Amino acid sequence: MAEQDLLQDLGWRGMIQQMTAEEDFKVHLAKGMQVVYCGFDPTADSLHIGSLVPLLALKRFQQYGHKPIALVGGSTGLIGDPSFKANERQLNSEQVVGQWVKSLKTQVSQFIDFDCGENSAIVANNLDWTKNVDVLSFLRDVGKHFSINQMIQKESVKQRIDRDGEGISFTEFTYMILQSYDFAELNKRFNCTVQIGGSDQWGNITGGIDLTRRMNRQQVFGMTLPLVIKSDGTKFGKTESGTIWLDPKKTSQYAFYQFWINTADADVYKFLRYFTFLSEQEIVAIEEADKQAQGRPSAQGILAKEVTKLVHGEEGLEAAMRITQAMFQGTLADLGEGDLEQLAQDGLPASELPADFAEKPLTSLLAESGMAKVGREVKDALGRNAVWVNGEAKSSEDNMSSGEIFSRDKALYDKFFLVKLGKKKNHLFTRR
RNA sequence: GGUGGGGUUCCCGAGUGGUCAAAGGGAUCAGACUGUAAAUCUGACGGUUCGCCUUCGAAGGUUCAAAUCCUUCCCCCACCA
Repeated sequence: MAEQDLLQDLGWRGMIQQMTAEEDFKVHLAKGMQVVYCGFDPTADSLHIGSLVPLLALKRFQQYGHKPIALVGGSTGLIGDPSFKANERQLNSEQVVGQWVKSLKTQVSQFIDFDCGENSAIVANNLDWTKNVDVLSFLRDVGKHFSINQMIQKESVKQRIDRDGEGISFTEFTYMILQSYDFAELNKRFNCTVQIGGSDQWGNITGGIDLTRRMNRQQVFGMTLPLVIKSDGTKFGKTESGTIWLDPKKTSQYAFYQFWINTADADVYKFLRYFTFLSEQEIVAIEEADKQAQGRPSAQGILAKEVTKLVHGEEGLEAAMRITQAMFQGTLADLGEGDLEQLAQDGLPASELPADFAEKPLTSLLAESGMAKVGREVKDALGRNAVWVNGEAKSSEDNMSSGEIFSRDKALYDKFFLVKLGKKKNHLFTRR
């Protein structure tokens, strides 16, 4: 692929928010392989889909022949990025952050190629070069290059400084300096000349560019990616049941797939551009076809497939689709014993019936399993015949007859009960 | 430090002794319509095994009865110093 195409590719996808020295940057990328980095701070034991955009951007750079560095913020994670955050953050212990760094390293590594010759990816940890820096040299060698006057002008910390009742600690204020130092250090170590990040990182990125120029006398570049906005104004990546994580232990492949399949029509073509590697022509063709066709658009299905495959691989996708098939298209009769066992493994919410299930009303039983937040929701659903156990609709009168409903002879293969609440919630109960 | 205004259920916000589990809106959940959409309409919305149990910043008090009155304390906001 021609070097020129990278920015064009990112451009039509709508993935360029801002960049520094546009013309110079273009020329720079066209010169040949460049080293590009993006940082990921450990704020939890897994990344969530919000990190997918920069992660995939690194992959795109690699596709076009550049060398990606995924930087895991072992040290910056200890400090906390104040950018556009309304409140001071709670510090996490070194041990916890250390653990998170490990998880993130493995996670990030799935997305980029470490074995493709010259532009193989690198994973780095900024703790490696910050843990042994002593305060005095840091203040003299690095701190001297920063002007407080400039730092407090940055939009990202302004609200914390201006706003009454909120402040910013010296610790968080220093975050920008640490991240800037990373860029300078990566520049020195790996000749890294490009940093990318979310649009909230603009302040930190330009800080790094300035520092690298001052410390290393090198011109480096920065680019930010747009924040993912949903058409209805709600926050991307969060559902009522929580954050969508990349770790299948935290968000099953099935739940992950379902998240994408439920994408609003107004967002789905944009998301295809952001989150898949489909070409412009392909995406336009999908959009056109959906416009012509009646009924359900095909885009959500394609998006869900592509992204699930990207994050969870071919097997994860198959697992997710297996459950989706069974829950939304198939009939229970089609499922064999092995299939039911498999569903639980594939990520269908499942649990064992408690020993005293017969004494409990359905309301508490289903609420405790996590199907509903409170018993009231189950009751409401029962009142509308929206609860099915093994395909049989239950009503309010059945609330107190758990013993009968989950009796051995009603079970599939002597132990399974597939409970459906409403259209979208399924749970597999097993009985010993 | 002074003066004034506030803290109400997930969020915003009404409520100034019983008719208050507390108006209205948002969010959420379920139903209808659909496409596992959107919009719209309907219902639910502190918990409950429907007997009750627990809420209105906190703790005490007055009263048959308190979100509402009194006392102390904590927190927030505005203006002044």
